[in-house]
Amino acid sequence: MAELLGGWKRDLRCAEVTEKDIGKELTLMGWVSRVRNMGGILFVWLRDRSGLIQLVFDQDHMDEATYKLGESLRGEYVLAIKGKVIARDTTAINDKMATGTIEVQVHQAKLLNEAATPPIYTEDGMNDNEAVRLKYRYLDLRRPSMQNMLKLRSSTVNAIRTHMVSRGFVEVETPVLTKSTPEGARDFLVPSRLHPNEFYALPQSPQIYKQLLMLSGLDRYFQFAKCFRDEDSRADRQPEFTQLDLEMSFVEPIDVQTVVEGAFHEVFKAVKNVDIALPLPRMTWKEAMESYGSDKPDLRFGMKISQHNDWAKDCGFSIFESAVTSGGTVCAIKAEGAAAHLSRKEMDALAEFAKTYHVKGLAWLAINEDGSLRSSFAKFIAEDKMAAFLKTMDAKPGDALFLIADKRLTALTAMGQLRVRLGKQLNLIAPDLYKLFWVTEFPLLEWNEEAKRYTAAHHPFTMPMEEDFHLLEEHPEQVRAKAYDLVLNGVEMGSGSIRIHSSDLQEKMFSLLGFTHEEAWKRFGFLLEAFKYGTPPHGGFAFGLDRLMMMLIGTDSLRDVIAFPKAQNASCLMMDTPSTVSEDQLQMLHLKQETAPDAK
RNA sequence: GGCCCGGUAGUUCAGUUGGUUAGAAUGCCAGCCUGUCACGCUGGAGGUCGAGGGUUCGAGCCCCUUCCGGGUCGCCA
Repeated sequence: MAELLGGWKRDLRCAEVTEKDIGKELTLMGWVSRVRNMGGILFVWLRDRSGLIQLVFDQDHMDEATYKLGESLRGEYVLAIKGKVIARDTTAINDKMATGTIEVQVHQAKLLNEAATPPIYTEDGMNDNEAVRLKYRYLDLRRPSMQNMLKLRSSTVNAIRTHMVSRGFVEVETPVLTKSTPEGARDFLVPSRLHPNEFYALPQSPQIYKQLLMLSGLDRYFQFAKCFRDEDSRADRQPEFTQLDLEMSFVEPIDVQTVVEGAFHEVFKAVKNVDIALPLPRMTWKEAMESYGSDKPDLRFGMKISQHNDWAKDCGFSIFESAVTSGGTVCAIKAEGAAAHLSRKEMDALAEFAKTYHVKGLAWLAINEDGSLRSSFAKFIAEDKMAAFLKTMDAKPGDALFLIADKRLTALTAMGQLRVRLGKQLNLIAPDLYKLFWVTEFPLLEWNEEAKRYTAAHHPFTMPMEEDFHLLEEHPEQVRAKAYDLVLNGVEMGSGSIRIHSSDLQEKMFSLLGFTHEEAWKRFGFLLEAFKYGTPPHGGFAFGLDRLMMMLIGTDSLRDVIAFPKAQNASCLMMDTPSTVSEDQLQMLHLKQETAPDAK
């Protein structure tokens, strides 16, 4: 029987009551977390977003009806009480509770609402299946950890916004109903009612708008932008997500990076009380790929990749030799210490893992404590050759070596993945370490084998490095871009670039990407047209707020940092979206022919 | 589109070689208990073993199909 507030007004949130309030009469409201009925006296934990406080229902301090109400309380009932804050007896202090030294002697109570027995726990530490949690997300969000996450997310956004505004940035909202563009991810489309057979697209990013804002003379823009990509999900990839998007005029990469670093510094200071040393370190894309097999290396541990083509070209093992002669590489990493104890089965599992990244195999070698070798490939290699290799690797008893021979980038990438897996498996990653740095000088273009043409590695508006202009015609694949990624603990936090601001260069870029002059104008004409009217040099950046929250919270799943996330297949288990719509709606959107009255 | 893991009480899980009436914990309901704090004690209810088909004297367990959840490769400028 739900009661009305009836003039009652809440004084404080539950855990905002402190020892300073002892002796005061307070009105409190919240959800019943637990009831302990001792048969004559009741203890009730009342909860809200601030935390818990213990209420005492004692017959000596209330009328019979109020006590009866207390006895009827169940989990998640919504309760209002008036009572007196009292100190707990020294023997009754709960030091696991923030408000454990006090409690509230209840005098009056109102049951504001009853609650059905919840299908999931609203407490932390009780595990529920994630699908059930997502279906009842509104209850899942009652967990203290989820409430903390939402509060942390809010203060993170606040810290970033304050930083951006203080640096002279203007916040501008750009449209969500926008234009589908080729290149990039698959678009979510929105059919138009007023324009039969025409569609809006939801933005993958506000890229073009923010460049146009520079042209408009806004100088410094930012926005917390909702972005949408209709691609398959991962633990760290949702179909809709939030980016801090920014763009600046009259700048070089260092200017953009300084602003972004500053924002990260502010956030880590405000949220984690961690001081990130600025300026951040920088690493070229080439070095990242060669030393770590990744354009987003995890620098929290070592285990650098080395290449051994000179040694491998006549090592006697035909697989290694042919990899070298066919222009590939033989690369290796060394896992120090306990790695030699990995069992045959574990080695096989690592090999299977490596193969998912399209290499033909993984060669491994473990040095036992007595110096003897256990290996998948040593038998193919002469003793002195093997000794030379072990010396190069500075391998000691207890170490394990892993080798991959394949096409260069394929081998390095697979090795990079293996490195990260070993880092986790062998516990090489120190907790509470934040390795934040820039990866620079990305390639401008990537060869797309399927389409038989170059595609933009970053996006088609990225400025090539001046030093490489002369390569544009003859060796476009060697051209480096003024593009940079921000990487934190092996996760790409965001990326940015200086943009092309002349229509000549932009048209050239489109032609490198395989568009004819006519196609380029048809698809990006409004942009090429706009560029004619005095575009300043400009560049920017965007980073994923959700991924940043993942790092701050310390979780591997984006679903843990988004209030209402989508499941893996992009559905919402709570609202059951996407869903079918009525025939009328489809007809109005011209997605379905009206059924002729006589057609049956 | 491919590969891998999972689905048994409201919830989290166990379930042996295919064999009697499918178990535990927790939650829920009832009773007892005046200082608990994950209170305790006693009792009780609660199951289409994701769904469909097959093999078998007999299927939670084996086979096929399918649905749902998770991870991942491709994909993600």
